[in-house]
Amino acid sequence: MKLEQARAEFIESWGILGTSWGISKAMAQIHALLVVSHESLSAEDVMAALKISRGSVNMNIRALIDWGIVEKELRIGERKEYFKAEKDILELARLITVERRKREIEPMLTVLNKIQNLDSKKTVEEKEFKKVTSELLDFTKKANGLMEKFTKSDKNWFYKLILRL
Amino acid sequence: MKLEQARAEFIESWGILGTSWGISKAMAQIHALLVVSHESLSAEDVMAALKISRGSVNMNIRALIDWGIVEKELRIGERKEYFKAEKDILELARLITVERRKREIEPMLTVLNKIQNLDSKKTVEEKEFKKVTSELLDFTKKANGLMEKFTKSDKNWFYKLILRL
DNA sequence: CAATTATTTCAATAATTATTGAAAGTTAAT
DNA sequence: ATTAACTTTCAATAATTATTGAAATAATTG
Repeated sequence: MKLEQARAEFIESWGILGTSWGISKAMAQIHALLVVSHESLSAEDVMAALKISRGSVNMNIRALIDWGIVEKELRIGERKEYFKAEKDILELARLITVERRKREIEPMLTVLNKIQNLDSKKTVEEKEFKKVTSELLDFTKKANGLMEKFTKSDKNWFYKLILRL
Repeated sequence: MKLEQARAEFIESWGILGTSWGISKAMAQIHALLVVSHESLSAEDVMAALKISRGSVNMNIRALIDWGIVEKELRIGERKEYFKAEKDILELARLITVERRKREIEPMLTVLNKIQNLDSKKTVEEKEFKKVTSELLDFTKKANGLMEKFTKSDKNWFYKLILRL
């Protein structure tokens, strides 16, 4: 298989995977492109490689920077900005976990906690509702703890964990 | 807090969470409704409770059944079909993990494996591309293994794991 | 088997989300 | 201070995805 083809397949499937995780195709593809690029790329490079507009490249790269998985690189003597992605997969997983925990787990915990104020003394419905939601709260807390552990531990924690199982 | 309000908040936030996981709002809300409902509901009940059309209820419930997290319930002496959701949160997590592994991890593994056929003897680009993708393959395999373990193990494996950490 | 009741389908439509591109903004060199 | 090089913004537009609702299909009953 040739490099260009392999690269194209990777970018394509990373894009598809992105969309089923609530990430736009362009964002996921830009990220994939940066991950597999040996050198950092300018906005123009990304536009040319993926055939997307300047605006979209700019917005999506900013989002990726916001997620902490892409960085600007300034080259001395050059005005243009270049971008590069985190290439260490474990570190990438860590950064993504940090973000998703913040954006998804925390709001869910807030709602579940709030819901626990339901006065469930009376009906069967109330009791069952409380039972289900408090189980979910418990599970969410545990998942949250696990994610926190993963994001705060040393680089090889995940692999060590795998080995232990 | 009152039951109706708590229930509405839960359904709402479950819906929002769903959309950031690539699941449609209606689908996630129907699921949430079934999870917090004491009794199983008919299509009509769901339509009335969430104000969505018959067609959408039908399609989304079928998708939920397809995911294995909602079941039909036939009541003797009644023509109508009733639906109920899996309420055990661990079991729910297990079923969702099974599906996502099948739909997302496996296609990714296929592509990453295929890409490994790249002949990376020559350029730096080829070598680096291979390095990144093979690391990703390795990570994905390990995550896949972990998910498989989770979905195949006994009910308390997850909690036992948490305790051990 | 005709009437009734419920379910499914799917083309049309609505809603949402992503992308474009031209204009405004910024920065740095001359 | 003007120009040139590049970046950012955002209203308009396109693309995608979800939802509707009416009609077709299927199932049940008298």
